[in-house]
Amino acid sequence: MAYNDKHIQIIETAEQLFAKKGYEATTVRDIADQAGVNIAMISYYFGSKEKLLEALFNHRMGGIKMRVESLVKNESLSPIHKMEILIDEHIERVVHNEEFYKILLCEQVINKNPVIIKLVTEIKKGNAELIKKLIADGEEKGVFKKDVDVVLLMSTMVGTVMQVIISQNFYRDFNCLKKMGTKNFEETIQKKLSIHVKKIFKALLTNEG
Amino acid sequence: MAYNDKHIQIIETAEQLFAKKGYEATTVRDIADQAGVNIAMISYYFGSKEKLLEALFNHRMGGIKMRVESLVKNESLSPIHKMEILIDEHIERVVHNEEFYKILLCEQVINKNPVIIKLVTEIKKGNAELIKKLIADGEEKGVFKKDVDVVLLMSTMVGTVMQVIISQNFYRDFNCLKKMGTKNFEETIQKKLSIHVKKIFKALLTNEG
DNA sequence: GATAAAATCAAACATTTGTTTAATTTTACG
DNA sequence: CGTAAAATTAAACAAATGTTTGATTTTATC
Repeated sequence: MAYNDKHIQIIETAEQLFAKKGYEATTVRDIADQAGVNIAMISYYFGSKEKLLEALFNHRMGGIKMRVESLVKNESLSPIHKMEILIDEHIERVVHNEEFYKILLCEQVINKNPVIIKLVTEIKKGNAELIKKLIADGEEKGVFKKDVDVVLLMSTMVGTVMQVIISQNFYRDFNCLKKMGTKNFEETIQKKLSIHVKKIFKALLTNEG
Repeated sequence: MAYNDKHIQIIETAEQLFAKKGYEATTVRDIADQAGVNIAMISYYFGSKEKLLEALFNHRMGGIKMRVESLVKNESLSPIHKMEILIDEHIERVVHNEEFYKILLCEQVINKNPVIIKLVTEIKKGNAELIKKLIADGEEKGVFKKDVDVVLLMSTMVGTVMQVIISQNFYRDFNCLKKMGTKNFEETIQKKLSIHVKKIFKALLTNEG
């Protein structure tokens, strides 16, 4: 299904509210009001509130699989370099789509909507297979260890980044960064996360001395 | 406030349902039915659905702070050993209170209920301070690095464990462990997580060769 | 065993929910 | 311009929500 500007406007308004209040606590009246459209438009355009949520997931997760695929299959990059780009692109995606990734997290916890479960599982499986191949390639070239647990590795990346995002206020507070501007802090956290996750991956993947 | 058996029964029934369907999607009728009590008992005992959620948090988070405190302040353990116990106890807690930690995760994302925010933030801050001291102690003794980012370190532990918990079906599927029994799988994942997180902590905290 | 407090119950309460309807306006196009 | 399709609207819809009520039963204490 192709979305026009008004579709996108409703989807992204819903995204803001779902992230802020949760899917169930957000009413179609909330969404319609904030998007400046009539309540009936949501059913008219998407069919239902739930299908609007599904439309959001399709809107945001459309390109991810292909991006990872083209990166891993790129012949001109070393396995280590690929892994680093993978990390940085993931961090970038989450930091710049914080709201969507919060919704994604909660939907994975609830694990109820079959359309969303299928979409998410498919992408996770695709990515895990690609990264498994990437690690196997690195192993052949002697730069990566044998017997790496791919899911544990990815869980650490995804989990760490997500945990930092949902507790960023605490991070600011604990490290006395309350005064720092949002944009500035966002950059800081992104750089720190990049170094941190890469350090972990190096320890888990390579035989460094 | 002291809870009697019936209080606990309602709280733990609510816990199951909140974890499974989410707080908002769970109705007080759901809870009352499954707990085998009249609907009115929830308001009668707790005041409201929201205060029941708060009661759940008090019920489950009551002892955590003290446990971490007594561990860190134990004089007969080395910093490294303390850190390992910290990791294992955290994993144990999450694995055996999966449902509560799912609710906790979602509540942190929504970040709406002030009572819960305060409770969680207080415990996080207390633990982070204690662990900061533990790391400083280890640094003095020459076993831990300088300038460790405590919040990033804890985010990796908490985030990794949580991510594995919420995607354990995927983990099973991807590693062809579908046939393994629940109890068996739980033990396996717990051991794997323990080794995995300890390896990460070693890389982030020590100057290993 | 009397009495007061606590617990339990079915029923009712007012709101709010997502969705639909039916009428009206806008848009696209020959 | 004319007209059919698409978009938009206010209103209505039934169902479900958390909470309260007021009566009844159980429990505990003297």
